[in-house]
Amino acid sequence: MTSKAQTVFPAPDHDHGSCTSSALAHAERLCAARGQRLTQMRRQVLEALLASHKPLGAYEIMDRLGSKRRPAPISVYRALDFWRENGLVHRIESRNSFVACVHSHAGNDPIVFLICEQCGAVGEAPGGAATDSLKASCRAAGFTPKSPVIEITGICSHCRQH
Amino acid sequence: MTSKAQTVFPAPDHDHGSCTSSALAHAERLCAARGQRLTQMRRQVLEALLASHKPLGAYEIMDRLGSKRRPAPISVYRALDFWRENGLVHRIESRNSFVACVHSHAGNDPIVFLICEQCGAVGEAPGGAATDSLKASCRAAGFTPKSPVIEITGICSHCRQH
DNA sequence: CGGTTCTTGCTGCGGCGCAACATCAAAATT
DNA sequence: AATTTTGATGTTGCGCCGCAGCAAGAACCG
Repeated sequence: MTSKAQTVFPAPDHDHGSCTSSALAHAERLCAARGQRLTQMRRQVLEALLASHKPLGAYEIMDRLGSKRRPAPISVYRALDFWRENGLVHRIESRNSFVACVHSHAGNDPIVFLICEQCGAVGEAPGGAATDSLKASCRAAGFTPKSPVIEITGICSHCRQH
Repeated sequence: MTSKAQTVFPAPDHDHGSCTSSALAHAERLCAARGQRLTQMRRQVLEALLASHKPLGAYEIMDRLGSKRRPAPISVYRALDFWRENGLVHRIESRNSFVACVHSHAGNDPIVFLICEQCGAVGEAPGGAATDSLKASCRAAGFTPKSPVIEITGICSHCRQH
């Protein structure tokens, strides 16, 4: 254990504030660099995801946008689309939910999601060698791959040690 | 190409009748062996999936159960659960849909779904070497995997050659 | 300032997925 | 054969998911 494990699954007692604010800073830089607007709505949606550190459904996010009155679902979806296009949020297909992403991913490399059945946390592991063998499988089938989605359910390190 | 490719993506002009009936025969044998009932409902749901050879949503399946009156969604879901538990139907997470499966999978080995964006067909490729490297990634993260879901979107061999 | 572009709000809708309960049929038991 | 037990289906109802289409407002640009 587990500097590696720590990277993939943040310890339950890690410094949440700093990891959130650094992610937000990253988002700000990225928007500035790409000339995109970091609006109130978008910021709040991202903050909600960062604060939970777990996948949230769109409607769950709605409920957590503390301020003012509850926005319409569509607003949340649009903000989520925005972040997904910019690579800061990923969709967990098998859960119909979304997670904030901290890493910077190389291009369209596949991302491996490790989803803990117990605590619901989601870690992102490097695709690494799996990428190559998957590409090989695709080639053998005459298939031209686009974006692979790899989601693995199981038990994370923190839940495992009770 | 392409005996291999043929296996993964059935050619558009393959003998559909025989592949359907052999899959049904397999289902019958399996139910008999396990002492489970192959009811009308279950048979019809499986037939609908086999006939389409593409992933279908639960409500789409409902509409294709020709006979009698349209069953309730829950009935279809129950039949789908039944087949999934028995390994004859898989759920495509990224599509909220289901496909009939012909292969026999070894235990809980991962299955790689190749989903064609154009024609909607779904092929199943062997996980092969990717399995090992994914397991390695899990181990490195202190994660105990259960059932990996791998879904890759792209263009299948038949659509590629126009 | 006026026009373009981007973002958000509003209304509405259809698919998805299942819980809870009642009913009915098949299988097992006496 | 009658009864009990088990399993499958039907019925009702509900909440979440995801977005289309349109209108209104805010930010940017010449």
